[in-house]
Amino acid sequence: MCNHHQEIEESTDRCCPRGGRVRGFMQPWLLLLLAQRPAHGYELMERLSQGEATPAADPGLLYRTLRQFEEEGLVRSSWDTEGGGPARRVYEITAEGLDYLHAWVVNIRRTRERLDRFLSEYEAYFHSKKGGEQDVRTR
Amino acid sequence: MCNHHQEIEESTDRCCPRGGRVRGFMQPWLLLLLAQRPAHGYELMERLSQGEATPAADPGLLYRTLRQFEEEGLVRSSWDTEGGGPARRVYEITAEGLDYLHAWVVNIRRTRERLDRFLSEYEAYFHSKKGGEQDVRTR
DNA sequence: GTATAATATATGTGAAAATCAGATAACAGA
DNA sequence: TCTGTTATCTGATTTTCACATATATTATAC
Repeated sequence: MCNHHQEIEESTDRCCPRGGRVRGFMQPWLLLLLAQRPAHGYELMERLSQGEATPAADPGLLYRTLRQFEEEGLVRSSWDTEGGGPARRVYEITAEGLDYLHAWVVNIRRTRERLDRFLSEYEAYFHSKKGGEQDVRTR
Repeated sequence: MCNHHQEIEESTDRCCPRGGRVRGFMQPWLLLLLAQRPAHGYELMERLSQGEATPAADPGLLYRTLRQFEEEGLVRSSWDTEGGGPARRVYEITAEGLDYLHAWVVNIRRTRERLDRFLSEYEAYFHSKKGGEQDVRTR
């Protein structure tokens, strides 16, 4: 069972990126998971949601993303009618998709560096000046 | 001189998040910069773009974001007509804005953990299986 | 003096990305 | 037969962002 549309327990109070998801991050995950082994959408959804990697991906976005990848030649698909349950569309990554994934990782590393730079700057300010005593008039 | 609209030399080939910017990341930066000291939009733009923190922020987005912050009570502004050049709207962060920033940082730390998890998974796969020899038929 | 560059703020628009909500269908077991 | 699980997909709306452009003021270069 893959409980999407579940309630978000850590509502983050009211702040920041909606739902606590990392934005624009489903795409590289999908390519990586498919690089590991071919899979169908539903399985990808479960693998994405497990381990707290991403909090319950939206199926609509996931399936649309896979179709889009196929249009772009990053993955290719075939129907699997064997086994119980409804037919499933099994995706596998292409050579082009692998290239794309590798290029993406370069970007993600750069992104992490920027995150670190932000957090350093934040800590430098709020830890050196204990509590940040720059005068903020609460008036 | 603050050369926005500059050409992006590292075009990342054709891949990934548009323009190489980190998505949804201007907002916490603005709050942090304003926590350090009050400033007007143009100055914030320069501080954002320097040090490669963010590659040349879009002024449109920046000014809109500041106005939105003001609506939400995260910052407050006043006009500064002193000194040369056109009048500038000087923003300072509010107590609520500081709270918001701190909450945001919690999220950003979580985001970084997720990035790391992704990169670990990627490296685990592509470094153990040298070159990832999972059979990808190039056909 | 006037044209140009730099400073500074702002809006209008459109594409892409993401959310929310539901429709559809096959099969399994009670 | 009715419900639950597996599985895929679409439609509507909202949000986000990038790009282009408009505007005004002052400084300086010619």
